[in-house]
Amino acid sequence: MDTGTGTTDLSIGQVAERTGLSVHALRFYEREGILANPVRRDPGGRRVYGEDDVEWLTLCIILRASGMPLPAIRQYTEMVRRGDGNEEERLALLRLHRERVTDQIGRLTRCLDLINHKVGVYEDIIDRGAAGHECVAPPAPENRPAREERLRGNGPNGTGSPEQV
Amino acid sequence: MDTGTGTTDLSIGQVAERTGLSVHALRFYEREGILANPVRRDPGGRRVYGEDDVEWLTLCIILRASGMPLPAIRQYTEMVRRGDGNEEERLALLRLHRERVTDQIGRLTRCLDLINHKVGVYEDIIDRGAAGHECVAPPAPENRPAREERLRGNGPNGTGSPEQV
DNA sequence: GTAGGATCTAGAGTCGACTCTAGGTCAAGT
DNA sequence: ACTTGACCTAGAGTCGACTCTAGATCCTAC
Repeated sequence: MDTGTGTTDLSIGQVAERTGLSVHALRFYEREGILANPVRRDPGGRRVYGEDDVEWLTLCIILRASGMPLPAIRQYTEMVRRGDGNEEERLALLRLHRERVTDQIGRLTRCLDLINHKVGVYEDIIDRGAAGHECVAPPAPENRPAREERLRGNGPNGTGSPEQV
Repeated sequence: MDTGTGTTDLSIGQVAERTGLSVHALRFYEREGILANPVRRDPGGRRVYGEDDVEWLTLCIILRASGMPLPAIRQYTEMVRRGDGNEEERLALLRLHRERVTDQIGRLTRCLDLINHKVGVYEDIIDRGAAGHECVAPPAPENRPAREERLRGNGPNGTGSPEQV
């Protein structure tokens, strides 16, 4: 398990297990240039990963999970691969992403407010005895406890980002 | 603009403008059963929407923006279409979605912490004079100011939700 | 009556991020 | 010798949510 590099070697399956990515995804990421250093191979041609790779992948997973697209991750990877001297660039990329994530959290939070509000309305309807209110066939604006409560944020367009969510 | 229904009529283009959805998307949503009441048509066969529809669509946009898939929105729409009596069902669906949104906000927030941390590291590197640190070719764990700072949450697997983000 | 613009339908195409398949290799165990 | 299971490559397929195209229709204004 140790090649003498002083670091533990891992097979693709082991990395998959550790990262939660599938082996397919690992190979795919490699093709996409999402690995900071070229994967080593054993004499049989099989991929050999180090703990370094796992840590790098873990970072990538976090970036992906926060909505960074693969091309951007590739860019970042390339900067890192180029080595010292482009820290400002990397920082710029991270800051931009941070802003996106912050925005997204904001959007989601505004959505959550509305959902909470609606949940509250239904709870009321239900425990004040089953029947009587709410839109039937035509969606009469879904019961109205305070009109200006309905569209905070997300105005015309919903910030344009369905499924960026 | 007024058909005597007491409510303002709108063309598909106008609804598109008001909601930020494209006309294509509006027709698509209709096919997908995402409208609480069947769209009216004018004598020429063109769609006629009311303010009601715009409000319903606005709700749908919010649900979409918070990650609810179209099939779920369709389900909800169908419940509403069926009319009073299924409030518990609707409530259950909304509560489930609320939980998802909350989880997602939590995940994103954890990612944000990490990104912030990394931004901080790069800021340090940069303003303590350009050169010297950080991973060069192999990603030596990306500078290490406190190891346990690196993976809070998102453990093995990153919560399994790339691009659910 | 005719040009322009918005609308209609049905259906094909796109995009991102994987996932899966086919067909083959390799190492370990029996 | 042989089975098993993890691995390999190249490339095709999938999924969700739209977007776009083609070809026709319908009003308005000139």
